[in-house]
Amino acid sequence: MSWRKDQGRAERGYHHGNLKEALLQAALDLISKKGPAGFTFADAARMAGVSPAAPYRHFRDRDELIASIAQRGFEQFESLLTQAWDDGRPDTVSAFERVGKAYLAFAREEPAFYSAMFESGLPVDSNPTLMAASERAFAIIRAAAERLAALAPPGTPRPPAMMMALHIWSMSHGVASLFGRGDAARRKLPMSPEDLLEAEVLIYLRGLGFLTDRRPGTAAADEEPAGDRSGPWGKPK
Amino acid sequence: MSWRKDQGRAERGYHHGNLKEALLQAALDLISKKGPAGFTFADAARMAGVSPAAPYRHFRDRDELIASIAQRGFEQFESLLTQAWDDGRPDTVSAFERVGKAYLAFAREEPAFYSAMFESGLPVDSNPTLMAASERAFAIIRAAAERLAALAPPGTPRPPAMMMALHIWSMSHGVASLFGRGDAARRKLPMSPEDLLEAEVLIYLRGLGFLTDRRPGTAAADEEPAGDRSGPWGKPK
DNA sequence: GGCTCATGTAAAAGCCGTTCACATGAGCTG
DNA sequence: CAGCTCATGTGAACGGCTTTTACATGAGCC
Repeated sequence: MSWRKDQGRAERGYHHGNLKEALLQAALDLISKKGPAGFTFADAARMAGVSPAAPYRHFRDRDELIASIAQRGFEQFESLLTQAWDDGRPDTVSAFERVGKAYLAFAREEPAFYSAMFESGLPVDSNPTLMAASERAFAIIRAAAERLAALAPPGTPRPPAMMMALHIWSMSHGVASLFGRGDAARRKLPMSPEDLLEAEVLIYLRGLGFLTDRRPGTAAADEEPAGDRSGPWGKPK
Repeated sequence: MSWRKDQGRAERGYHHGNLKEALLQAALDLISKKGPAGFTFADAARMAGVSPAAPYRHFRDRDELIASIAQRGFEQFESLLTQAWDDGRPDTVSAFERVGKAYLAFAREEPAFYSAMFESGLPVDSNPTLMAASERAFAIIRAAAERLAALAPPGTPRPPAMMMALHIWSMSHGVASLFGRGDAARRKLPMSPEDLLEAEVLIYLRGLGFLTDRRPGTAAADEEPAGDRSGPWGKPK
């Protein structure tokens, strides 16, 4: 497949050459501009310069296009989370927080993907490959939670790693859904979503017995120094 | 065309009599069945037994109908949260948890309202009365957080009450969005959303220094006995 | 050159949202 | 009761969207 359609606007004839990709790109543009509901199949076709029927050669219907985008979104998401987790370096706790922030960054910087993945209303469980991609992404969070659970200080009740992972996921998702969208700017906040989530995760981790600041009386030792932060909301009075 | 609408009602003629209410009801039905995207204005009109143009006498357009539903949703939501909070009785911490559960219960039992409120994609800030209703509901959570902050044990760093309220909101919303929907059953969970959220909130509260179990070594005193629970995930090993 | 099949088009059916001119009749006024 | 008025409902129409169907094109292969 060597379409001579290299950027240089070689006028395409009857065949587009790379319509599927062009449609996915167009859909991404449109979704990020008008939301997954406002996006129309016909618009994407128009943007790609083909007739409204052409997309049906590449996607069974509109939903399948959105599912394809969600699929890609989960793949990029997984890659981003993997990178953020960085196998727990330099220390488990801070890597864990980084994962939460990566979640927010994704929601903010890739609103189209995020919408397709979480807000398009398409049933995740009806599409096995989509569900698998979703689970691969979640597996990163789960793996991080396993590591965290392994070094939780003794003497503190703690939930199974799976539950911890779900907790982190729900916090991240809650903050991202309510406050973390770049374009829509739905609700006003007296702080950044990042700070909000960071504080939330830190308090949660402290509830599990992890050292997240250095105040006397809450002493415990992480495997490595976790810095000198005392929480993003300032000192207690 | 004189099918009288409901229960043994006298023959309705040209005028419906209570179309606005009938449309809201029909829309609720349809949204809970097919989601806010699948709901159509024409369907609601059909269900109410009027022509497709009739709804425009009561709502400027489709979005305004959805906004009306969201509005009502926030009002019911506020009422439910108020009831759950019960002014902090019998003790602040358990009342606080009850609020989280009420959030979940609402998402599960009123999926149509919940969808209209949070998943319909309509801009909250464009409608002042809608935003006001939303803020009134959030004010309940905020008030609860204020009370909680007032009796947080000293010696523990803690965020402003507003931030605590946002934390609780994001946890509840995250769990509800990801796992808490009754009809759609999007994702499988090894536990109930209620248990998941309860554990999450308890760990968070412990991170703030609140007594949420009676294990030695984490002693602190709430204003009142908080029961003998050791956390919903069982004993630590 | 000629075949074949993936990939495009045009046309059409059926739906929806929305608007507009018009019809109806409920409630008021006298 | 007669008559007026206005909120409320109707029917028809426009444009746009999704999806299907029959047909056109041309790229790759013998």
